[in-house]
Amino acid sequence: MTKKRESTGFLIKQRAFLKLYILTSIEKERWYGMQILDELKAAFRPFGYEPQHSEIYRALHDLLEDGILTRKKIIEEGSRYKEVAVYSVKNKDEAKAYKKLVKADLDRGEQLLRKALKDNFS
Amino acid sequence: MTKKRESTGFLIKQRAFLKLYILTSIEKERWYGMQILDELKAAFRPFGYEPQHSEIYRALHDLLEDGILTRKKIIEEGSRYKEVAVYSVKNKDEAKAYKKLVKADLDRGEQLLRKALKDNFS
DNA sequence: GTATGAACACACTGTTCATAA
DNA sequence: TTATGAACAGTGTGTTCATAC
Repeated sequence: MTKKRESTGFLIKQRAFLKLYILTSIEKERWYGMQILDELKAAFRPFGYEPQHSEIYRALHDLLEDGILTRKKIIEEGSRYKEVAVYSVKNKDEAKAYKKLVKADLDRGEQLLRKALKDNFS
Repeated sequence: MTKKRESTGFLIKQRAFLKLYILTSIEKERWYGMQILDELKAAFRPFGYEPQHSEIYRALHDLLEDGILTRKKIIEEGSRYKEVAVYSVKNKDEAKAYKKLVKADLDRGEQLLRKALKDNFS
């Protein structure tokens, strides 16, 4: 019954990490890919991490396939440029369940890194 | 002058993580692959992470290529089974420099995970 | 130029196979 | 069996290309 496992045992995958952020963004307001990308790039630049646009889209498509999000193509009035793909949460329960899963992996990863710092630098 | 980059911007790679642990193990006493593997497996099992033997060997070989470790093949008296490859630190300065580099990546990763927990669960 | 997406290519790592004692 | 290693295979992700405004 397990779908694709999100964790290989070591640290969380970038994909899952981004899916989590995307879910949180979309829960707040209706957003589309580029917008989220710019947000995240800005947020993580100070940490030396800059997600690529293709990863964002792959994450978005994953969430579609998972049945967690739905997509509508819309001609935004404000934005001068054509169609954007606007996402919203389709299945709140699944979204919540997924986030819970990712949280566990984040917690685990934090412990792993902490342990490594302790074991090797003290 | 930068060799293969150890970090792709996101979290630290398993390889670098293991190389760090290997260096620390070898600094303490003369050890060989399987021994380190068993150690690490035991240490990380509670965290749901179990490194594979091939990754350990790859990490060891990397450290050889980096010029940080040297290897001698030895017939251990105690161990009933033939040759083992025993490693020791060849270049202490490079070892130190490498560990410093990895530490930075661990710190960064911890911040990233912390931020994700904060941003998405609070 | 902005926005979305797919294709391609490579890097990372897990699984399997090989060899030796 | 223990130990080391290489080969193979799958997956994840960065880079590039394609399309539409």
